[in-house]
Amino acid sequence: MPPNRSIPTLDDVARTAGVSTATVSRCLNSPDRVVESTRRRVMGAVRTLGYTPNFGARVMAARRTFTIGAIIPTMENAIFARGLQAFQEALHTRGYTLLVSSSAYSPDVEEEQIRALVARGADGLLLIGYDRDPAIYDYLAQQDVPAMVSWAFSPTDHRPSIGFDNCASMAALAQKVIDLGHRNIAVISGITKGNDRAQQRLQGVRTAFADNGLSTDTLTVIETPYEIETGADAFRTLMRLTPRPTAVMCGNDVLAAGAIRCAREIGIRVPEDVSVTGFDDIELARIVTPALTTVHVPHREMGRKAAEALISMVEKTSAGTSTELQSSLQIRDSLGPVA
Amino acid sequence: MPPNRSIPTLDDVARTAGVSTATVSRCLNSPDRVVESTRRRVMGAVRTLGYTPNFGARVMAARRTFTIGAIIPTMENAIFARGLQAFQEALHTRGYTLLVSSSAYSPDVEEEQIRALVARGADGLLLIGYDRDPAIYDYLAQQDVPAMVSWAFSPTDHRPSIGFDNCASMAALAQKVIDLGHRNIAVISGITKGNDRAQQRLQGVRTAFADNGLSTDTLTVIETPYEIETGADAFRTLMRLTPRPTAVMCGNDVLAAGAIRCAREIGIRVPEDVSVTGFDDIELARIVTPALTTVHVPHREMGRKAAEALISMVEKTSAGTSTELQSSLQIRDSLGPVA
DNA sequence: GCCCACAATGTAAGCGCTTACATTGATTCG
DNA sequence: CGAATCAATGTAAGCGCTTACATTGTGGGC
Repeated sequence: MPPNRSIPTLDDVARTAGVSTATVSRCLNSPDRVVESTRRRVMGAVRTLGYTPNFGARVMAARRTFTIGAIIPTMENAIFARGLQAFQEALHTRGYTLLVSSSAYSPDVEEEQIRALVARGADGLLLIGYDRDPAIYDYLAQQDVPAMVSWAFSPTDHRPSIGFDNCASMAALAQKVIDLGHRNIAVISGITKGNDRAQQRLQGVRTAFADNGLSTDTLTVIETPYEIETGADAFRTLMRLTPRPTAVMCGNDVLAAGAIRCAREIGIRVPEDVSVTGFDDIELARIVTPALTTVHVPHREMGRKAAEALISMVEKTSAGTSTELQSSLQIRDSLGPVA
Repeated sequence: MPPNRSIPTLDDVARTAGVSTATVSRCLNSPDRVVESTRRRVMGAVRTLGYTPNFGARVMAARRTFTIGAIIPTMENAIFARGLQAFQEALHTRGYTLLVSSSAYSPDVEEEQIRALVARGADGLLLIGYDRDPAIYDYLAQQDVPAMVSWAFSPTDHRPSIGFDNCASMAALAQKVIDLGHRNIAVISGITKGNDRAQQRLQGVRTAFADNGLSTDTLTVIETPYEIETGADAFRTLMRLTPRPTAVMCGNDVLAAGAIRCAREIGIRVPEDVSVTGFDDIELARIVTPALTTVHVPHREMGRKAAEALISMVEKTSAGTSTELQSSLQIRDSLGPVA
């Protein structure tokens, strides 16, 4: 297997610049340790040869990659895209590169992706939510790869994390719904297995019920993947119930968008006949008719702060902190008083 | 800088399994070349040690990464997410990993990302659209990294690509609009600079005009970034024109969603007062009220086929083919006859 | 003028892995 | 029964880079 002779190496640069490989390397990595004149010569050689350092080799020699990995459940929900964009921007200004993969909400796939990213030399990892096999955390610790949990914040979990309290946020929204007189409330939840955010949101509704002395026996819950179609299907099912719920709280905006679309299709008025709420406050929430009452999550801030915290962990300037962000209710037209 | 002694290497595995490093390597990479009994012993050692191959080292030795890079304009538009998901799935079944970065529609950032991905050893690259500095293509050729152009198909460009004809698709949609009697048509286009898809779509409208013996002098065009807000702003501007356009064709569904939202806000009825069309047929198109007439693009098929074509280029089983996919009109409620 | 400190650069030892080639030992066949 | 064959495994040479340490050359202080 003859290597492609046309790809220049550090050696080639050193030779054409008439210096040693060490000097070239220094030029590239700590320019101030090389005198102006040689530096210029070296940089010239780099340019004329079109040299690009070989990443693998550099990683191996330097034991650092300046790469951060992120595993998100899906790229198809704008919620992660938003935060990730901010995350990437923050990383970029600090000289790091982001690698993203998605797990399709499957714990097994996620584990595989985590290993792949670590194997690829990720200096640190951004994970979504707490809930995963402890063995994964052990693995990460053993490999000495710091990980930051985001999109969730639990006062009881000690792991470095940044996010908001999904349970409390949903409880606040549920309180609002209850205040408007709704008692027959249904929930379209995301799949809770292996998804602490979904669990917490559901729990939030229950908490609000308990706080108001309401029994959760009557609480109808449908669990379904986070998709528009499934949200619509779930809503259709709920509307066939007797008595029909007067409010449907959805685990996220995507499900809620499906619910609202379905309502339109089957001629149910929102919010006159039934109220609908979402969670996340993605753009979709303002686009649907009626506009969605939802929980606003500070994605961009979360992404940015996650980057800073993770970098400080990677660079060992901090042991890893946890930050709780505040979500806020975003009241729009899809929620109204019970008829 | 004392290396973390706890991270096991191939050597460690070889020692605990009582074989040579070559055998361990073979176990991992071509298991059938090792006898069952030793293989089991080695795999046992791998497991007990929690060994993960060092990616950098492997890359360097094997000169292959089994990694494909993709640079997309943005993660915030579902259109790319869809295709990429399919792309990733297809890659995964063939044993490749996907690395994604986004360029925020900036050619400079895109170039930087391309270099970063190549430096990281991407075996191949997925690019969106044709339009970029030729120097980049030269660089890719020099580095011997095959690239596949997607989301666009041009009969006149010889580069390996997979996509659809943006111009013809938009022309077909424009024909429909014209057939419904619209003559005063406005276009909200994406930024055309450095974006051949946006250029082609705009060109498509012009083509349809020409085909119908209409002058494009009266064609109002607003260029704006692909965002909901900017789409809404552009729509507002258009509605102040006299005479007011009877149809607004948008460069993509995101812009169209903004336009429709704006229409609702300022009390203009769609399609009674003005028709609106989109492009892409993302989920948003079915969510807005009224549902959007748009061009359906086979994202998933595109992603899947792009993966197959790119892999065959990487593995040199093919020199790179171009495939044209068919888009189709998706007629919904936002387009009506001229009043 | 000599010695020293110090800045600039060179030398060379790996980093952890793959793989061409060498070695070993069993099996087959004339 | 010995040679040839072949499967299984071992040996060791890099892959391209970083960096500890060695070397060289310069100027300043005495």
